[in-house]
Amino acid sequence: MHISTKCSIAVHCLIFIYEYGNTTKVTSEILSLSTGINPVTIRNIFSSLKKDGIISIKFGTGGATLNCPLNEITLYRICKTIEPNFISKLIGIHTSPSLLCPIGKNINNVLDNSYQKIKNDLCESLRNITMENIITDYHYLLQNE
Amino acid sequence: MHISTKCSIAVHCLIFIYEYGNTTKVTSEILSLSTGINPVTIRNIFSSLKKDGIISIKFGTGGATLNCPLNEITLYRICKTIEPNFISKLIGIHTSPSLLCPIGKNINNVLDNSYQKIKNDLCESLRNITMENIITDYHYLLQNE
DNA sequence: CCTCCTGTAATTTTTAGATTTACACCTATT
DNA sequence: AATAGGTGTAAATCTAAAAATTACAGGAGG
Repeated sequence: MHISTKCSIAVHCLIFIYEYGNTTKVTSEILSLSTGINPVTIRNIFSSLKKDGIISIKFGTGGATLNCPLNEITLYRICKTIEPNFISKLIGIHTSPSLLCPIGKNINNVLDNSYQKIKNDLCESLRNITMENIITDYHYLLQNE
Repeated sequence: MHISTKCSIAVHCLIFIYEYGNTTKVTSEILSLSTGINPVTIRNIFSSLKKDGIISIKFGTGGATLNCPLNEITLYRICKTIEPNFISKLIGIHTSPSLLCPIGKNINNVLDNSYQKIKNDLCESLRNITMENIITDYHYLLQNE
């Protein structure tokens, strides 16, 4: 129940594709070396990103390319694509309160009201950050190294 | 890495104390029945809430009472009290990127910038909801049952 | 002094993530 | 048409975090 490391891995890979995609064949093997993550995990993430049209992958021969302008790739979109119901996993609710207790019977609905607000706020927050922002940050860091 | 069920358990217990604390001795055993959660877990949560001054517990003989006005108990405070660094666990980052790769070397800093914004937004969001709001919601639900 | 409760440590169970293994299938190259 | 280097996915295993359980020392009040 959290925003998983898969999201950070995806961002890492997208930066890599943006930076090196023109000059290099970006395979799951290369990204595995760069991220320190198993190539199968990379491929699974890519499978989702591909379905959403964020990247395309040359079948057979291999290699990923960006398929979409950077400013259309928000963190929300990435998270949602990788883990469609990530938002419902964000905040846990205890699952078996007593239905004999007035509070137990209503706790789910009570919390739902507040938690929904929090979830909406978070989504908004995630929508405000795009790969364009992130790559700008990256270039800034590179210059000041 | 998430906002754990401990938070929802704490809220449940606080409602219980508010509603029944005057007329009943609220023990971890009773709350265990109402929440469906192990009494030891309840006691652990209470241990934190007590340190933060949200509740007090009669030693020896038992029973929890509220120690603080409802509108001063925000969800942020509850989460923070129960799990002091919950916020840093909210968003995962892959831990062993290659330092030989310019992206791998910088990914942590790059993400930090964006993730920090998201975390701040979330805290703000959690601060906006108080036990007062939640109890109002609860009473509203009770009426319309 | 006995009963009901808290506080907390230690262990075990459960669950979710992540990794690994395995293999079918695709395509460019020679 | 054979092969080398990719992808796509399923299944099994490993790992780590969360939760439950067990256990027990100690306080307060009848």
